Amino acid sequence: MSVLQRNHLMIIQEVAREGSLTAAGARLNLTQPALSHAVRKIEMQLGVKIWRREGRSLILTQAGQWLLSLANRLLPQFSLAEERLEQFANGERGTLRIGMECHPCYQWLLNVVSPYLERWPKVDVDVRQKFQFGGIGAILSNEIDILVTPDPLYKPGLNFTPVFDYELVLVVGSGHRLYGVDRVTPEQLADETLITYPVPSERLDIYTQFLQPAGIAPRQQKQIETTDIMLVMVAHGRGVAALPRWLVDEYAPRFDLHSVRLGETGIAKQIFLGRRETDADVQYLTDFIGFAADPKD
Amino acid sequence: MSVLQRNHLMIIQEVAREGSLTAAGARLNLTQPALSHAVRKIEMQLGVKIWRREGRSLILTQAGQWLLSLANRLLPQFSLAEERLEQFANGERGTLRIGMECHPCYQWLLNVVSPYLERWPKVDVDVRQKFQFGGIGAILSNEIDILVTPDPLYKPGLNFTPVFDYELVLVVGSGHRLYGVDRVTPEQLADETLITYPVPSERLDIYTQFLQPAGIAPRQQKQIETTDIMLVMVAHGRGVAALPRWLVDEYAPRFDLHSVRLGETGIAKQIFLGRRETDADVQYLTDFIGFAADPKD
DNA sequence: TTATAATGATGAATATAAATGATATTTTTT
DNA sequence: AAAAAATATCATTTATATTCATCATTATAA
Repeated sequence: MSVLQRNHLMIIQEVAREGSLTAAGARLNLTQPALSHAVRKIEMQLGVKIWRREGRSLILTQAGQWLLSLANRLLPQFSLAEERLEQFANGERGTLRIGMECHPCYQWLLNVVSPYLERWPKVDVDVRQKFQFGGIGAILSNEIDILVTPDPLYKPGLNFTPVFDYELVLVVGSGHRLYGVDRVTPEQLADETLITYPVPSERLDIYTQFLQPAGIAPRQQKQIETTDIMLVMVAHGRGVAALPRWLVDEYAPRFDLHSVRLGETGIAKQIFLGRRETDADVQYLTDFIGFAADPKD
Repeated sequence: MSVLQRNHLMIIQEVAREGSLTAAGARLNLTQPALSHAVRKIEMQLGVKIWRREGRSLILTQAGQWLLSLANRLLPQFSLAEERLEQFANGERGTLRIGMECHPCYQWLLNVVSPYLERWPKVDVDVRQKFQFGGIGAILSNEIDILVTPDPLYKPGLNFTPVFDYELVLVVGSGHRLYGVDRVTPEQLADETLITYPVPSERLDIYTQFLQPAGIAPRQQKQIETTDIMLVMVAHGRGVAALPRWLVDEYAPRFDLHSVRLGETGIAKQIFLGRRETDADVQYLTDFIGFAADPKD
């Protein structure tokens, strides 16, 4: 079927470069008879004269010259491919597909990804946020490689690592009646407008861990995609929101915001990174978790 | 050394397309065990996981996907190369390098080359006119494939075919004193200005076969490269020239020229095409000589 | 020119790699 | 649970490459 092989191109190229079978053989780690046979067989199989023998030197025919230019074009691509494969093998190259099940973590993620990209110049990072069968489904079906989530679901084949703790607090703007207050009860939110990310309320801790146990619902709920806008809204008194304390602290100097503890003890949260156990030996993946657990900046 | 082979790419591509080893095997004319082995060996040699086994189907890993895109890029080039080689083998493709040792023949050559290019769409024609070691040297050293010459030099390894006969005549313009004359003697040219191509006089038949035998030299000699200009000069009475009769006939309607026989019997010439005997089986080359000997237009 | 060193060609022997058939194992379907 | 379909594995055969030893040819130097 297919007769033209990579070796053939290598032989054509090397013989042309060195001008002799013996020299070309040395470079290809072959003996001279091996090349002599190979050369004959190539011509036989391709059905074309590739070399003209003048004295004891081989000179390319037209077909041979054409093949040489082909070789010069294709062979570097093979070499490059092998380099790349080695990088894949060493876990130096790949795409790290991160799935996010934690909206405010986006901010935090950026701080981890930046130094990571420096460290792994050949690794690309891709962040995804929507999964048909949930984050766990996405990681099990190989849709993503790492899952950032506050809800580890211990399943065989999966592996979760806690990367940071934070407290979920209520954010209020400067003109708000709760501004300056230390802690808040569920009842105090009954008359508020609550701003949240656009996800079902059973995935929002402010509901599951604070309001619902007390049987309270806020007067109104607004859904906003991005954290920045959400905080601008809060700063201008259009509502209150539940966010990580570190996030509020980060924005406070710009927007004049205030954090209020939710209940007596506050709501403590933890973020986990999940990955497949089969990826245990993928360097760039393991290393990402290292970066996440212990940020370098 | 080099592990990534064309087969490997073919297997990766075919397995990805068919989704099963059995089906891919059928398309590659291999049995299923052969592929099963091959697949394992490829991964082993490359040192990278290329497929993930889910149930009994093989799914490409990142490295595998990368290899697949490589395969899609490189494999067509191999196929194309093999097509081209077949054309080389069948003598359908190549460059026909024609060497010219006969200035006025350029006109004639164009009439042969046009239909020839139609017939052999994949053959390129290249015409050369200057050779360091003469036309014979050029053809022997593979610098050209066909030599157009009035002087066949029978050498072992070379093969000459006469392609057309013509008479070398003297051309004069309408106001010239020889206009309308039937034949001319060498003595009658002693007072003329002779226009020739810029080559040594020993390569001009008007000298070697007409003037020198009679010990005559023209009053003046002018050298001009192109036939058109030469004839314009002749038409305007700036001199006379020795050219093939058919060439003069071709220009006569435009320039009002007259041909005069050189001597009693005229100078008969013949043009030959020379080629190497080793090229006897190169179809497109043999065919060119056919076209030249028996023009189709 | 002749001797000499270097190179290519050739054939038999060997080593390596690839493909096969039979069969076991796994996964999917019913 | 049984049947069907696919893959994996093994021993064997077949095909392909490589080498060694040797000869023939060609270039180089004496």
